[in-house]
Amino acid sequence: MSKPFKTVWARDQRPAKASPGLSRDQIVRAALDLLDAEGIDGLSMRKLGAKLSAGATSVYWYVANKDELLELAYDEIWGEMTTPDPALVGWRHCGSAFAHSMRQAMLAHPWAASLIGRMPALGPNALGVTNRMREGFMLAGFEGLEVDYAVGTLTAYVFGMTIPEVSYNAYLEESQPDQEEVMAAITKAAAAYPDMLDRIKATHRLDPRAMREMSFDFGLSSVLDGLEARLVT
Amino acid sequence: MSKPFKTVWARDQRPAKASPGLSRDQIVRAALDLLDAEGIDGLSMRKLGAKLSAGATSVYWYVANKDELLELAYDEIWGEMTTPDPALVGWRHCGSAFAHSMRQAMLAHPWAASLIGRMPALGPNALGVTNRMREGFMLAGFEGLEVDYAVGTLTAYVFGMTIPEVSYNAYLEESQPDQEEVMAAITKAAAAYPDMLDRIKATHRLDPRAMREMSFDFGLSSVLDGLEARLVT
DNA sequence: TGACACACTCGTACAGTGTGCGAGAGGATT
DNA sequence: AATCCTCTCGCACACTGTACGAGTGTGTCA
Repeated sequence: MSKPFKTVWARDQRPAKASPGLSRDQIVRAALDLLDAEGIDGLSMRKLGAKLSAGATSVYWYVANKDELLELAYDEIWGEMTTPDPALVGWRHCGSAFAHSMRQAMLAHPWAASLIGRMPALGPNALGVTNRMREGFMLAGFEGLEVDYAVGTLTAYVFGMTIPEVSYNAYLEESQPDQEEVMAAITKAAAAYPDMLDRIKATHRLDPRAMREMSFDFGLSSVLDGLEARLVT
Repeated sequence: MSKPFKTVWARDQRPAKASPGLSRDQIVRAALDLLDAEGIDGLSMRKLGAKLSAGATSVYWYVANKDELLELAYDEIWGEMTTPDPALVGWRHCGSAFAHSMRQAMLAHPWAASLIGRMPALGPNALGVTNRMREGFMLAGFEGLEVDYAVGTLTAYVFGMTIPEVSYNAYLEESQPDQEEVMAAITKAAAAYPDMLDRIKATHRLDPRAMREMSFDFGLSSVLDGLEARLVT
């Protein structure tokens, strides 16, 4: 009845002879190239094989299935996040730096945003980042379960905020919609809520990039303040 | 160069003659059935056609493509969220009720969690909920852009927290993994972080359901406190 | 009554997907 | 020389979303 726990990180790697053609590293790099260039749908096993000048199914010797490959690629992105030592910079700065770098990583690799939260983050990079955050919150004064709750709250905020941003960017890029039409559609849909509509129209001319950043910082400050409030009791 | 803004809510519906066989409502209901029963991968146009005792491609008369159908189904889920009138219960209670009901809706319809944030929420139900939240935060004392920032912060937290929960549940259900093996895998992966590992092992025997709820409430209180802190200046 | 238009249905086809299987190549070991 | 292990890959299967166009039934107007 009970099946095995399937994740790359649980299996020990293939013996890894002296690179007879393909290798796991090489495959992951190629996959990252494809993902960055063409997005999550741009990665197919056939294309990957072609990029490596290999047969489509050769990859399956090094990786159990496509999901495992994605786990591997995903963890590379966690490696791009920066978590300064909280003992040096303080827990707030550490959390803030993590949040911003996580957002940046997702914006730089939109495909990773579609994996986050949906895929176990048990790779070495992900664990390292998580551990750093735990250190930070322990230093802040959290104890026991609350350390993990705090980490969870912060990361939940970051990618809850970032996922929609990334997919909106993706949408804008793939099908550049006519701005007039977008406004017309929104006007029609939200006709019943004039105040909301006013706000949307008012912000419509502002720089969307700066807007998003302000919005992110507003929420981030709130979350950090809220966590800090949990300490003073 | 610029393409049209594609969303169901921008198009006007089909004339809708007196139900000659199929109808959009009927289709959406059938789609919801399939989604609830088999998840996001369980919905294919062929299966949907079969469920309606119709040809696979007949649905395309009522709906431009699968994405539109999902938008329609998605908005139904927003209809399940409850947002009590903030004028009666106060903004904090309103936000809290929204957060809990959003989480419940996602847990009840896991497929919807995989759409959230990725799909424009411009349906009538989604807009209604958003508007209610805006009312709440305006009543709290937020002004201008900050109203929207506050709404964004709260919803980001909720689904940042809920998405991983839902996908972990889905994983548990589809492939009941051996608990011993899971722990073995985690032990191996996190061997370098003994403190983290201790925590995981310690919480391993607790009721996961209750744990998740506590974690959610911890973060929710933090976020609400953090937002409240933005007001007192 | 005949002609035309419209609303709708659906079979077929196309271009893709992940991956199981099994045959085979090439090098190392016995 | 025989055997084994590592690795490659062509083929096939069961799917996917959806474009296209032919066909059906009903309503309207001359």
